[in-house]
Amino acid sequence: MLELAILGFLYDAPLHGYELRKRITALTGHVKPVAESTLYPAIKRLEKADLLARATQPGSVAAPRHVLTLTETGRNELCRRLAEPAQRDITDENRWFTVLAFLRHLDDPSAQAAVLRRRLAFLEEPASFFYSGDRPLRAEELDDPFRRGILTIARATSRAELAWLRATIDSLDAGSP
Amino acid sequence: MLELAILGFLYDAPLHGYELRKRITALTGHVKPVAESTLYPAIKRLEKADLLARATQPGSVAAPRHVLTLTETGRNELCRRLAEPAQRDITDENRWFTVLAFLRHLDDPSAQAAVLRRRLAFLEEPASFFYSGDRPLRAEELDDPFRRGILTIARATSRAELAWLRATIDSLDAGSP
DNA sequence: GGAGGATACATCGGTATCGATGTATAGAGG
DNA sequence: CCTCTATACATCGATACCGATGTATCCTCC
Repeated sequence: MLELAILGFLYDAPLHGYELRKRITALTGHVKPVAESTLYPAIKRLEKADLLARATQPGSVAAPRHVLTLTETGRNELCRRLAEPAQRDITDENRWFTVLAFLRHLDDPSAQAAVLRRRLAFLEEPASFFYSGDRPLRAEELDDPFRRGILTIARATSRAELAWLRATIDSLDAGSP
Repeated sequence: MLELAILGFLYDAPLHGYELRKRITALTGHVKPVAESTLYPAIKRLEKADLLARATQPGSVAAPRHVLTLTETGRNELCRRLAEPAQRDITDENRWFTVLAFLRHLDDPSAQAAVLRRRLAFLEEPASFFYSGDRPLRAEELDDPFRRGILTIARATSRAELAWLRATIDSLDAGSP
């Protein structure tokens, strides 16, 4: 996830680690903060895998900046991860939002639509947080007000997202018939 | 998170690991699956910390079941974690839903309301995923349809949750004036 | 001129989690 | 009879992440 965000931000422009951190914090930080000690090792991993290159730029301010640039391999890898996200990236909202944030970098509208369809399929299958046997329970069937809250909120999210997904898939299909 | 779920389920009734796993999978598994190799070490951790006790029940089916029971310490610890969740548990929806799923185990309505108020405060502060300088951007200001989607969905969730939070806090306050 | 904060990177220990794999038994189905 | 699946637990190595801490510079404000 973090790696996807790094690759995604660097796709637009070369950045140094600190700036990257600020952007990632703005994107997902209010929900799930990222520690510096997570970011820098992640950058190293990606560098080691040759997905990004580091150019030391000394003197400008304080400690010497390491300006990070996406390599050709890195750009391909980003597209691959966007086009073929793991199932986790589809189901977990945190991860899914990160995919969405960079999905525009896939240049093929039908590939974008395919990713949205996977999320659509996930949201369309009947699922709940609570079951009676195998049957998903509805909010109204629960005594516990807090568990009812979970279902109420999840349902609202699901409705809004389904509407958005269907509309966006339609317009992507219309754009490239 | 996982630990909270384990403690929460055991609060109701003693269970063995496998049953625990099925319940956790039902609760959060469609969004974020839990591997067995994560669950069993977690159980061991909790046992080592004396939060739960294990009673081997041989012969019933297949491998001998280890029936897990919450200790007095474990029950207190669950309540402590529910009453004083980490900030992460408030901001991250996955974690927050787990807190909500077991919040009924706090017997004090005003303590329950206090937890809901923390979430309320988090949702009320202006935040976005995208900024222009320091100003949070609205969905309408974005070109990227996918990023617009993120904001659209987040806004719908936020609205539904705010309404539910306010109503529930009111009714908790009314119940214990 | 000195304190404090922002910038910018880094390391280290600890731990949570995952994926793969293993071991056993019971029951269903062919 | 044999295979497959479900039940039930366990280990192991790899890795991702966190929290604490460290280093160094520059700028601002008092």
